Amino acid sequence: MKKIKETPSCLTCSIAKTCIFKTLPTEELEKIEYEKTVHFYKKNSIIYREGNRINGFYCVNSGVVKLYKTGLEGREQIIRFGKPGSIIGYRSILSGELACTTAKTIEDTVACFISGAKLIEMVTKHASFAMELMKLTCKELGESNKYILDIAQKTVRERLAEILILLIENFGIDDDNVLRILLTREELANMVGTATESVIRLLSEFKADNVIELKGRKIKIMHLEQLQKISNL
Amino acid sequence: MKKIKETPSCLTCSIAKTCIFKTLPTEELEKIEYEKTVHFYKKNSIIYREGNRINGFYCVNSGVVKLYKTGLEGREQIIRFGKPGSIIGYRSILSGELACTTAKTIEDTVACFISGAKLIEMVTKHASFAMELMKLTCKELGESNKYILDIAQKTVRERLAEILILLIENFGIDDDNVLRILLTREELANMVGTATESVIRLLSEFKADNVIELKGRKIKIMHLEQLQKISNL
DNA sequence: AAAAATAGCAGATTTAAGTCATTTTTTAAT
DNA sequence: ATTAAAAAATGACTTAAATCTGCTATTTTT
Repeated sequence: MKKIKETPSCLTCSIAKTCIFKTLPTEELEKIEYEKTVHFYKKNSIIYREGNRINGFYCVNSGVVKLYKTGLEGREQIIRFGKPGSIIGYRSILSGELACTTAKTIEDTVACFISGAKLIEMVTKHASFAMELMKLTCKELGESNKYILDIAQKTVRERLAEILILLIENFGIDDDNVLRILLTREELANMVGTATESVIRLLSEFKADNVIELKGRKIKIMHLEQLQKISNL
Repeated sequence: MKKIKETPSCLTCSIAKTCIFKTLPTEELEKIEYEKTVHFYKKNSIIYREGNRINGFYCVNSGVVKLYKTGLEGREQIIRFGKPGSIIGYRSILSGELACTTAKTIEDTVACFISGAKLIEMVTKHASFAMELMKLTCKELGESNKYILDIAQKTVRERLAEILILLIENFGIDDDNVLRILLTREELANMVGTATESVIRLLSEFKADNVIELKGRKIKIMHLEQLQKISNL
């Protein structure tokens, strides 16, 4: 099942309700369409690195990107994911800082690059866009703050259950209740903020308790309410 | 040393360079001046609670406010502080969510309340204000993400040292190198995300190593570079 | 200034979770 | 399909940090 590399159009792409550009008038979208550059990334490619000065942001068209910070011993801490419709790298543009995360694809990904100047122009020209962008940022901030509480006060077991729930909310499950994203145990550990071995052990426990089923990287959700109970949400 | 309760003026107050209103034209400031309501809070007063729907935000004029989330067993996790010039409660206005933290004064505090409608009006009317607000939000987001990494990967010892450094950067030290904010050990623990006893023990260790000196809640910084070394920053 | 309440401190014990080492399984590449 | 490489699983051991307890010193309130 090979996919053809097709340049996405802003006009069709922006139909998605989740997209930040939804309030922009068509003529503005056409300008973006003209100005943007489309990039094709293979799995495990780095889009930008923590500490880079990036002069624009990316809108993910297809694929999945993990955004992570790197700790002292090189251990990754995954902050969030970018999926189709997400924008990434915008924070550093707006704050005037360097990128605070590394963006790495975990699937083949297509992302459109739009310059920081254009972003600022859109914020300035279209108040509704500015509002949408703020809403997005403030939601992210709320999520980050929530996670600070969790990581500070919850057990690894509770956090792992919560992360699984967040992944379900974010990526969904298929007809067979299998999570629609494949992550390594290490990546899960890097989200939870724990050791890979701990994730492996806990997933096995969840499986033993019939909360989930495991087949390679596929995680099948057997009892969501049980997961919620464990997560102490 | 009693202070007279004096209604602050936006025009003098906004002189501070850190203030979000710095780019607004005088006539807009005058309107805010007219519309705002000034509130006087005693120490340990709650301005708003996590989960509240607040229909405006507060600009701290004097005093200090701690913003915290409450965990399962009622343990507080301090997310940040509001000090003169800071705005608090704006996140939930912009994201359209409920307040994600509780705001409680830790000193007698004066704060000005401005309606959410006014905030949105300012964002819509003044692009430069929108940019400033985004910059602020994005900086906060960067800080929160940084703290997720720290709390996930650093030891309590490292985090405590880092928190002390952050407090120095935020509140400064006086001529005698004493930190210009007084926090209980419990509040420090609620920032670090650890048990009060651990903070007590570690502060004692820092003192034994001549990094700091303690007198009640006063923390005197003896060797900042040593603290930085411990924090692994 | 005295009393009551709260905060700070230290030792002993427990425990959750990390680390290390080894084997088995899965995934990716030729 | 076969092999190589990476990831997953499991067991043994270690350790950082939490909890519990009792005691002392500071704040705060009256």
